[in-house]
Amino acid sequence: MLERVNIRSAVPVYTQIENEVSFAIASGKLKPGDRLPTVRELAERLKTNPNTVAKSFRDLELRGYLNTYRGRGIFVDKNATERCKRDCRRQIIGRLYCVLTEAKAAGYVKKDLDEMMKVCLGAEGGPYDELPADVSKLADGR
Amino acid sequence: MLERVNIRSAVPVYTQIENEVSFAIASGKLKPGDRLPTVRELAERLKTNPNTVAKSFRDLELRGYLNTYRGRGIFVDKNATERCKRDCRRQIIGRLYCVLTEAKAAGYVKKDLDEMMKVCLGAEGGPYDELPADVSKLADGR
Amino acid sequence: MLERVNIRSAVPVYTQIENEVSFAIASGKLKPGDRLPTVRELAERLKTNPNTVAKSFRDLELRGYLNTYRGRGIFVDKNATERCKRDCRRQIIGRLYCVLTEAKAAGYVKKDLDEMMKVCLGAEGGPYDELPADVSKLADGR
Amino acid sequence: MLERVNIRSAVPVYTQIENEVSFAIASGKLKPGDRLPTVRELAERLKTNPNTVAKSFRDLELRGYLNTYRGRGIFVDKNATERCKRDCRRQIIGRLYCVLTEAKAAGYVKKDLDEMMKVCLGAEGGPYDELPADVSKLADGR
DNA sequence: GTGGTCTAGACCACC
DNA sequence: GTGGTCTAGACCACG
Repeated sequence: MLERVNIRSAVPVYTQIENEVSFAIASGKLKPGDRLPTVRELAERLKTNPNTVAKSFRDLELRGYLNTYRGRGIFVDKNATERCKRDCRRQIIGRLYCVLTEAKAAGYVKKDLDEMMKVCLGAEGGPYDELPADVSKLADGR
Repeated sequence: MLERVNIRSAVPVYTQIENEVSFAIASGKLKPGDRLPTVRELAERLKTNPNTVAKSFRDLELRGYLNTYRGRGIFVDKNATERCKRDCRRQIIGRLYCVLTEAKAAGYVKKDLDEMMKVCLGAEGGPYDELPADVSKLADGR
Repeated sequence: MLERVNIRSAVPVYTQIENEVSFAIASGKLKPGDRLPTVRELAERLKTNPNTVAKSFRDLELRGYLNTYRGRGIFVDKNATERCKRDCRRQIIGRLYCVLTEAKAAGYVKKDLDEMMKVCLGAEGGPYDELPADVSKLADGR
Repeated sequence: MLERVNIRSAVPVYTQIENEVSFAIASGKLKPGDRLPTVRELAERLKTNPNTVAKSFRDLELRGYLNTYRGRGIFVDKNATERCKRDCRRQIIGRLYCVLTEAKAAGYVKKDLDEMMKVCLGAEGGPYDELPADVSKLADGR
């Protein structure tokens, strides 16, 4: 987690970081009270600009997931887990809805969508025949 | 089709136009040999700038879906339908895969995803409780 | 000769027609005094706009290759062959020079160019492995 | 390299820029990882509009030669050299083939073509007697 | 300060 | 009347 960032993706780096952190909170990998890496440390690890990391943390604080304690560090908020879970679900449903709506516009019907979904869920770890070489350029994790 | 464009969306206008046209081709609403509206006419209809429409058409020509015949207009390529169908499927699968992968990262399992998908497919025409007010800001059909 | 025109080429239709006629004159297929097809007839044969054919003939007349005799038709000028030969040579050399100059800019040396030229000359009638599927889009017979 | 652009040429400015860049990549003057001048800087140097430069760079990115890193600049793609070399060769052969084919249509035989080629290759730096005054109007390096 | 997007409007080539 | 090219300049997202 937070090991790397895809600098070539269409998704802004700061958004990628925000997503990774909120998914980690929603899934319980990051628990209330946990301390996050420092901005500098994370920036170095991700080979990115400290300003970018700082912006991600600032946004997450605004969303109420993180709290900054000056001089001590940044911590996961006490009530983050539930709120984060709810927000993530909302976000995922929203994006699923968009993809499926466009798919319908392209003429696909429910049966096709079920089949495509199966294809995606089946592709457990790796790339799949029908996936573009560079999936990252498609990602729109906004 | 091609009746309006969402100027407030995060998705560039030219991308929205490109998507609408390719979906129309994939679904058969636009057939090989069909003539598209003129750049100026479409620009007026969508209340957008002719250059923006022109850029969409140029891009679609580069993708091989359209052909320009100087002084006469822009037409759907003879082989567009099959290629467009294949590309659309590829694109949809790619984006589905991204959403589902992130959902897994957020701790959701197959059962959850099936349920969320059902929610989305059920939301036939309109907005859904769990959908953000401005869905368009989430979509970025790239 | 003058059997068809490539409407998908980047070269304007009227230029294609002008080229075909001048090459025919230079090579002797069209001789001084020969009568050309009428504008209407040629337009129908080439499935193009009569205005386009008319413009080609007008241009060729300006270049001194053709003469119009009202009510009788359009004829190859008495001195066209020599002048046309000279002009064609000039044009071909000019375009060869352009291609070769750019090739040098791309890092190719004389030996490479000789080899490529051999490849092209060897490809007598048909398409060649290294030729793009639609050569016509490259043509720049201006 | 990239010092000037011929605004009077029939070749669109953005095409001239694209050609210069791809030739530089093919010949190794621009290497993978190299950073290109900024859009604004190049626009100023060439006395052209930033949008025009931007279009060239966008096109080259679509062709896979360049990558844009937001806020940092535009860089030569890791695998650009080989792909660019291959594409350039293809393009040059295509255009050579076109010129030579038309030359044959004008009645020239292999011997003539060899001689003309020699003329062109011999005209090392400057204009040649048989070259039109404004060569640029002939070139259309598409 | 980087590039991306869009607008507005001029001019040109082609049919 | 069709699209193509270019200019000028505003505004935004990103790092």
